[in-house]
Formats: sequence, structure tokens, C-alpha cells
Amino acid sequence: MIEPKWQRAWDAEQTFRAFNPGDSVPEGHPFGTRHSIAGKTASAAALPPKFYILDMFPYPSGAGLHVGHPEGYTATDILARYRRAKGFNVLHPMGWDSFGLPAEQYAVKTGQHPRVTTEANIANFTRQIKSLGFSYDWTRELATTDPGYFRWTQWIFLQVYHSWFNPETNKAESISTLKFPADCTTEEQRRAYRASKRLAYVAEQPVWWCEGLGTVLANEEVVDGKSEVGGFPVVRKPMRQWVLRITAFAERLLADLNTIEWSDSLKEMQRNWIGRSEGAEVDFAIADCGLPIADSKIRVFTTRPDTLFGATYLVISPEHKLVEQLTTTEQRASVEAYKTEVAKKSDLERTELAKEKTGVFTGAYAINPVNGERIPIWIADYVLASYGTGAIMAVPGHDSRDLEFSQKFDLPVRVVVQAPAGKDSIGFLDDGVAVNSDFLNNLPTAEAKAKITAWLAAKGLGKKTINYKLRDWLFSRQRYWGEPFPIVWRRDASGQPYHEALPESALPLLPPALSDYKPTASGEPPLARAKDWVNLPDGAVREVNTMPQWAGSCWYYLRYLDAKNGNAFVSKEAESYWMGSFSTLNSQLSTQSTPGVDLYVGGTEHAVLHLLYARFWHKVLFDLGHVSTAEPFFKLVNQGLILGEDGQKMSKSRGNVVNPDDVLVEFGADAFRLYEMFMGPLQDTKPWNTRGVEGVYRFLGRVWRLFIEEKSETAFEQAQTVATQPDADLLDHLVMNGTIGEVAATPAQLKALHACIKKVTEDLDHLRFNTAISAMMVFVNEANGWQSRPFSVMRTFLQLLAPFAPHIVEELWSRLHSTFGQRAPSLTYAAWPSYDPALLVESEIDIPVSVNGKHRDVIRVSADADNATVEAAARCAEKAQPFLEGKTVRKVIIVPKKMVNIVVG
RNA sequence: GGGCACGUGGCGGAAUGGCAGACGCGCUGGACUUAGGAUCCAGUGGAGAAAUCCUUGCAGGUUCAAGUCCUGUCGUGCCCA
Repeated sequence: MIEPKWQRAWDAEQTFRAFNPGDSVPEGHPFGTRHSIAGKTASAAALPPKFYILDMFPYPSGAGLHVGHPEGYTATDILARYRRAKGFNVLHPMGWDSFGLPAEQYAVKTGQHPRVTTEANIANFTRQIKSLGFSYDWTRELATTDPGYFRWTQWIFLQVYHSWFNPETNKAESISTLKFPADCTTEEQRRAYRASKRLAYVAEQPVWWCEGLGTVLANEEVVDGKSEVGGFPVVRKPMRQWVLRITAFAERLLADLNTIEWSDSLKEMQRNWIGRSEGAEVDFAIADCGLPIADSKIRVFTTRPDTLFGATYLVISPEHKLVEQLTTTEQRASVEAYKTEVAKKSDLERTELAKEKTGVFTGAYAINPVNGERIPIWIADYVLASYGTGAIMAVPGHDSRDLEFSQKFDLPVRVVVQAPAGKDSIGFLDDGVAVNSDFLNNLPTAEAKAKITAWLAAKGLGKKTINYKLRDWLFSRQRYWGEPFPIVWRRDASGQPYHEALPESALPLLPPALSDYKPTASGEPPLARAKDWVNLPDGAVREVNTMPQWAGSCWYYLRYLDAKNGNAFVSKEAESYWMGSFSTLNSQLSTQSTPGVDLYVGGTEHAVLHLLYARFWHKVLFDLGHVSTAEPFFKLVNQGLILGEDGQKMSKSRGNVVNPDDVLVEFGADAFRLYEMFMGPLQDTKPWNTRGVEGVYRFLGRVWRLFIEEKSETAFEQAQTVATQPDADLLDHLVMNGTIGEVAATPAQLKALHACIKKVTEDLDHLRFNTAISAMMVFVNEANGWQSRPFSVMRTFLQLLAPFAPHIVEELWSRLHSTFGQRAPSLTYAAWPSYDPALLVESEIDIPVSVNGKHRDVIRVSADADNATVEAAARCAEKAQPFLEGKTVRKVIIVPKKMVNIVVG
């Protein structure tokens, strides 16, 4: 009853609305009152420092919220409320990542438009989230499926499309700054040249093709080489796809990790994903054996050019473009058979899961450039076409995969790196000393690398190269429920197709209405079914792929800044206020705002892809001058997973899923929030325990009874039982606890309060919610024993609890003030209490006494006692005597106010 | 196989190198009560009657002092191969 009452009050007042520069603040809004701008237009200078605290927005699934979602949301909500009380202008928004596969699959099955499903799910999520009392500014709510939103997703795609990466400036620039090479003279050539340089380009990329279903499948739809639906075989097949040139930004994505406050493990994951490795490209000539390409070369990438003398064969990927020409007549059949086999496997199966190496000899030979040796060329699936040059030199002596392969196929192994004494040189992977390597002999690995690289470069046989594991971003999907590309295809004079961007005025480009959401029989995406939509009157044909779900989530944090803007994805003023560097105004505040999103909280499942893609788009927007920071998220925290009561991951099949709705019915939102935070550190994985909820529920009960007379509580409950429906008037039965009065606080009471203020404040600054709550429990346990409870002390305590349990505190706060004839000020914008260190000082302190490091006794001394006094007291400590008798004191260590250690011999 | 993180009561978890186990759950006893699965009070790492001894996965090391720092080892989790 209390919770809906206050949720309605917050809604009516728009308590948590964040104001942009230029907004007019309504008369009487508590934020305006606090900062003296009520009834005025808020200029950036008049607004207090900003604090942007962001949750990863959810995909509104049909299953509704589970207890994992609100963990992060509760943490951010507590911090948002805390920051408001500290005087910041807090931006704390929520929205929906609403494009996605489940709604589309449901549409395929039932014919129901995904928008209908999506809207119903959003309504359910909204209800659930609102019932938890989170202080979101709902005026900024957004959904990626809203045309007013994806219009700008499409617009940003056009910015990417119209840009190229200039290696000289190391930045994205407008395609108009791209200079054409001299031999680009015709319009067709220039168009093709630009197309080859754009940040959004078209390429043939391997995708899962399922003949049985006549469609392309996503990775997660393929299980054990078969389609998840129907169990039909699938193969990898190259298809025309849109790709974004994220690899051009690899170096900056790597370097700028050093400018942001993310956990080390998260940064490490991003670094691993980008996978920078320094090495060399080396050209191997193909030995003349009657093949038509005797003058061609095979270029390999290696991180260990120093082992070149140990290369005893080459391996190229089965998809390598020279395979066809290299294969001899005798080997053709086995090579073809192998290629068919490999086409069924994913990259993961080929590299990580492969227990046994497979491969086939092509029949061809290459020449090792350092020693002229003829070495065989094999194809094997452990070499991927997409990494490096799609070919490697195999050094079985010093590479574990090459070693395995050579053992299986009986290929020669040569040691070229000497392992330190005691270790076997065969299979030695670390740095050592070069041997059997002619002019590299006796050089340590690092020097050998440098020397051979220089040697290769001088001879024109190779060069130093930096390679990244990061691939360009495959950006098109063969789906209905995603953003259509604002792109059309035309044909030039010679009949060659080319792509062209739609003008901005054509946005938003809406998907066509369909009655059937399946891909077409010929394997084209569902959009191809809408012939009227696809074929334009002037003969142009629309792109029928759609964007991936990542597109909408790549920039949503920017749209929140100015969610209703119809003229721009975000206004300059809003962007620079919320994302820009902190202002020097209001410098009296100890904690400054940071550039970008001040705090971003979400699960680890997005540690790589979402965060990398969003950083990439942000950098493009930054280069093009649309945003003012190079990085979007300054500080990022991953909340830990919440497991089921059985300690297992929550899942429907295990039947251990906890539904927040059920917990709310029994214990209420405040207890739920409090428990989510009390379970343990935010970042840790921890199991749910319903008994624990009862614990914090009892705590809230104790808080309630500190303030409310127990007899009136009983009267209220009886009236409630009689009442036919919940009625807020019943709350009038409640009477304030008579122990609370406007009396002076005793030193002990002040000390309890100020110790609590100190602990809660410091813990909130470090995201230590669990210990903050325990500090409040300590306070309540103590206040429970007080005969007289001063109004001022109890009032301040409520402020500390308010961010955690806002509903019950609002109720107590308003009752407390009205009981003492005061009008309750806004709890949300009441200034956060500060503590007085002087009140925490003890006149006498307990100091532990150890003998030889073992704890023996505790002495009580005056807090300002000097070392000599403390030592004298320690030597007399009763329980220490048996350990001192008959011994010589060699040394006495005194850490002032901490401890005494007597060393005896 | 490599990298990173983490191992503390029956459980979740606290501890700037300085009294290990805060706070909560559970458990034990008591009070109040028609009732207690409400509330309040007391106790609760292990052994022991007690003094006292033992105790932070295991084995070493540094230090006056180690859950905390270092080395090795075992186990768990995550990421990468």
C-alpha cells in the first residue's frame, strides 16, 4: 500500500526528471527549489554538475524480468538517489533494446506482427521495473524499434557509410576528402574506388546456409552442424554482406582503454579480442612442378619469423584463393573431399574444439626463402582464411599445433630454438636462443626476430607486420525485425550493380508490412517478399538485409541525452553538457563529474561485442565532430551473476528461477532492493536465498517500529483486514512512536549516527552496498535500545536509508515531520548529511597487546597516551604476565592507537 | 595448454600488514503469548571443566606481526587457444 502510494507521488511530481540546459524548470519542482532555478530556464551555467548513471537496457523478452536484472538496476538507482542528494544533476534513464529474434520467430510461427509482441513485452517490463520504485526519468524512455529512434540509427549508418579511414590522420573523415588515384578516371572506377574505402562496405563473407530450410542461420541457430529447427545439415557459404571497417580503429580501441576506468579483467578481454600481434609477413615462392602458377608466391603471417629455418612445410587454409591452382591432378579428389568436409565446421570447431588435426597434401611445393629448401604445401582447417594471410609456415619444432599436425602426418621436425637447460627443445614455445639457423645462430629470440625481419625486408621477401585478430564487423542480417538499410542498388551502363545511399530526408525508412515473415524460398531475406517496397519506380532496388541488434544498442546512451529531438540524434548543447568534460562551476562539490557516461553498469555477457561496437561508433562520431569525447563510458562495472538457491545458474529447465513479482508480493520492493544489495559485493557471482530476504525484511520491520507505535500498527492491521480494498486513508491509524522527541542527542547517540553517516557515505562512493547496509543495521540495533530518540538523529538516519528503501522512508519521513508540525521537505533533494569526525573521537581506546606476535590481552588507555605510557600499561597487562615472566624483553613495537607487540627472548 | 580472478564458520559474507569471523541467515536457550513460522533478550568457528590450545584450501618464505605480501601446489570460476 505504501509503495504504490509513493510511486504515484513521484510520477505526479516528475520527481526524477533530469533537466537539460535550456529546459524550463517548473515552479515548485524540488530539484529547482534545491538549486534555486525553479520556474526559470536552466542555463548550463546555472545547473549543478551532471552525473550520468546508466544501466544496460534490457531486451524485453516474453519471460519478463528475473532477479538478475534488478541487481544492477538497484545499484544504479541507489547511486542515482545518493548523487541527487549530494547535489548533482543526475541523468538516470531506461529504455528498450527491442529489436531481436524471439519476437520475429514468434511472428514466423503465428503471423503476429513483431511490433505487437514487442509492445506487450515492453508494457510488462515497464510494470515490473516501475514496481521496484526505480528513479528513472521516464520522459526520456526510448525503444530501438521506435521509428523516431531507428531513424537516427539509420542516420548514423549513413555517417559511417559516407566516411573513410584516413591512415595519415588516423581518423574517420568524410568520403569527399578521399583522393582518387591517377588511373581512376571514369565515374564507374571512382565509384568503385570509393566503395572499396568506405567504413561501410560490401563483401563476400561466409555465413551458415541451410539447404533444408532454404535460409541463412545465425551462429546460435546452428547446433552440432545441424539447424536447431528441423535438424537439417548446414554449410558455410560465402554471401554478399555489409561489413563495417572496425579493424581500422583497432589500434585506437586498444590504446584508449588506458584512458578509462574499467576493471582490468574487462580491459584484458577487450585486448584479447582485438588480439594485436607483431610479426612478419614472408613470401614463399612456389616450386616449379609443372603447375600453371610457378611464378606466384604464397604470403604467410608469422609471429615467430626467427624460426624460419625450422619451417618444414606450409599450411594454407582450405578457402585460400590459390588452392585450386596449387592442387595437382593426383591430389585433386582428396582436396575436394576435404574442402566439402571443412565447409560444415565453424571456426570454433576448426580451432578450439578440434581434438585431432586434419589436412590434405596439395601435391605442390614451396621454396623456403632462407635456405632454398623444397617444402610441401598442405591445406588444413586449423588455418583460417580470415586470420593473417590465410597461410602459415609450419614450424613443428616450436608451435604446438604444427607439432601435432606433423606427428599425425609424419612431417619432419627441426629444432631451431634452444630451450634452457632441463627443458626439451622440441615443442619449446617460449623465447630461447636460435640454433640450426645459419646467420641467426646464438641470437636470443628477440634479436633473431629483428635480424631476420631486416634481412627479409632488404631482400624484398617480407616485412614487419602488425596483425589483429579483430575482424571487420559483419553488419547485415537476413531478418525482418531490424533496421532496414537506407541503401538502394542500381546498375551502371555496363550492367554492374552498385549501391547508393538514400538521402537523409528519406529517413526513417520503415520496414514493409508483410503477412509472412519467413525468408523466401530462394534464400533471400524476408524483406524481399515485399516486391512493391523493394522495387522503386526509377528501377532502383532496395537493400533487403537488415541491421543486427547491436546497431540500436551502439548509441542509445546518446539518445537519452535528448530523447525527443526530431532535428538531430542529440543536440550539441545536451551532448556537451552530459558527455563533455566536467565544468569548473560549482567547484565547492568535492566529487567532480567525469567526461562521458559517469558510471555504466551491466552484465559481463556484453564485455566484448556490445562495448567494442559502441566504442567504435562513438569514435567515428567523435572524428566526424558529432560528439565531444573519444570514449563513451568512463567508468564501467559488471554486476555478478545471481544463481538459483541451489547454487546453479538460473534456468527454466532447472526450475530454479526466482521471479521478482513473487518476492514483491511477499516482502515488497524495499526488502527486495535491500536484499539484492545485501547479498554480497555487486561484482560477485552469488546464490539467491529467500531466507536472506526475510532477514532484511525483519530489519525494515525494526526500522518501522523505531518510528511507529506498535499498538497503532496493530490497529492499522485490523482496519486493513476489515477493509474491502486497499485504502491509503487506513494509514491514518498509525501513530508516531512516543520515544521520538525534540530533545538533544546524547554523545553516544551522535556517535552512533555519525559513524553510520561516515560508513554509508564512504561505502556508496566505492559501490560497497552490502557493508553500507550492515552499518545501518548496527545503528538500528543500537537505536532499538534507546529510551529517548532525538528527532534530529532519527531524521538524519532516514536520509541514509532512503536510497536503499525509498518507499518506507518517504512514508516515515513525511509522518515524522508532520508529527512535529513541520512540512516535510523533498526527501529526494534534501542535502546528504555530512559527518563530524570530532564526534567519533574516543577519549579512551582499547589496544590489543601481543607477546611475540600472539594476541594476549587488551589494555584500555587514554586516546592521547604517549608511547611510554602505553608500553608501561602493556607490560603490566594481566594476561600477558605468564608469557613475560623470566624472559628478557628484546623489543617493544607500538603502533599508535593500534596495537602493542612485546618481543621477548 | 596459456592468461586472469578467487579459495575465510553449517550458509551469504566482513576485515588501510596490527584483537579473524562485522552484519545477516540458520541453530540453541529464555521472555511474552490462546498460539508462534510475530516480536524481544542471551548464546553460537573447533577442542576443552578451565587456564589454554587450534583455526582463513595445502606446503614453504618475508616480517616484531600474514586471511592480506612472495614462491610452489591443489581446487573452483571466467576469458583465450
